[in-house]
Amino acid sequence: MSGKRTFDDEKALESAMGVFWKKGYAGASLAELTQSMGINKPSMYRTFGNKEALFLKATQRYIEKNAQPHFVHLQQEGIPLAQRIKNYMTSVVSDQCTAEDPKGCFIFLCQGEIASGDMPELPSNLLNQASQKIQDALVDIFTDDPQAIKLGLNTRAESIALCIATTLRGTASMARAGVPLSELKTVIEHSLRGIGLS
Amino acid sequence: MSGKRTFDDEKALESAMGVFWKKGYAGASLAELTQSMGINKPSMYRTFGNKEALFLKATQRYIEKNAQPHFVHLQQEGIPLAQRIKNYMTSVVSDQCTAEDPKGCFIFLCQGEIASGDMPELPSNLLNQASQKIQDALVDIFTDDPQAIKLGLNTRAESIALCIATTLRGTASMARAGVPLSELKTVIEHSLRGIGLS
DNA sequence: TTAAAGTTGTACCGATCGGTAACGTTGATT
DNA sequence: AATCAACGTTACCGATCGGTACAACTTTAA
Repeated sequence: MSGKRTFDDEKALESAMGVFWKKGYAGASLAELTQSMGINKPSMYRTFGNKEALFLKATQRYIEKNAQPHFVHLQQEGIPLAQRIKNYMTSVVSDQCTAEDPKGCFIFLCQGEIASGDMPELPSNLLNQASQKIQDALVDIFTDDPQAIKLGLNTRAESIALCIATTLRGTASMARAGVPLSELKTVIEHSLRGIGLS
Repeated sequence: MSGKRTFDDEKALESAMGVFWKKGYAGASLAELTQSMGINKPSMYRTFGNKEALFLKATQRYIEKNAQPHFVHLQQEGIPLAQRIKNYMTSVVSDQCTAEDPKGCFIFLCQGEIASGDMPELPSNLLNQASQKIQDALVDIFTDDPQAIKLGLNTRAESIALCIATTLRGTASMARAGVPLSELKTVIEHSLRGIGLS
């Protein structure tokens, strides 16, 4: 019945991530987490430490496997700036809408939980860093990209980055409320136009 | 020690609203709610029914006292359409940033909780209706307003309403994360530009 | 003066929360 | 073959969850 681990850590972590994505940090109970992971509580505590450590690892997994991959669209060679931004935003919003069950964005959702005061310090810092990294990546593009400089966008790179990040938070909220991708795509178009990229 | 009610229902409800605003529905405990309201549990249950009923009344109160008042900016006589929209959005975002403690938007925040499955049906419906009402008000403006028709915005009134609503959800999320009003005002400007209103 | 109605505070209910001790079992090491 | 570490299961811990029964007290009305 035992002796060697009978479950896959990575699969279990992915399942836990799904529960946190749906319920948030405080809202996800150990019972629901372990049931979704297919293991029992002692196994979870031995493998991951405790609820906070599990959430930290689930958050890191989300960042690496769900958030970071979108960044490649920003640096795609030989593609005009406007198209790169559009590809990035479309990629993000597609994921927000496609995510089978929870919908929305893990980072934005859980970051909203920080203000409640029930989120421990380490996860708070990680979530804040992650959302800041999204914005920083956009600032870098609009600061350094030759096309951005030619268009004069580099002089207000931070404003533009904030606009895009704000739009993506809005679409995450809309996606979680059930708005389909087709409608949110027009939001992206309007957002690009407001920046001066279409 | 008793005999006649020693607290103000309205004040108590406002306090409860503040707690729900900060913690969400499931995250707000009866202990914290009643402590903030300055009453004990039996008094709460006799006055408001139960947690769900209290949340319903707190939500209605938020809609009436915090959300609806912004609508007046949309129908202000003698003010150009673009300025009316800008006034409306600025008014909303100012509240999102000014709200002393929680920051963000009660409706958007709690509506995000519906997807977790822990929100009862009645509050879910009320929150969905409230957020829909915001969007409907915008659709009406862009459908009927003479200036909107002259600009041709009435042909895509729903898209534009969705853009504005999405932006306001984004700013609510940003405000809750600590972004100041001054920065979010530039987001409003870009959003208006994307619609074709500046 | 007295009974009824209404309010407050305390103390409690079963259920669930995050977390753990203890035990029997299994596989790898020596 | 013996040992030991890691595993899964059960059963439990104190604390807190939403919700309530009940007694003491105060007001109103009769």
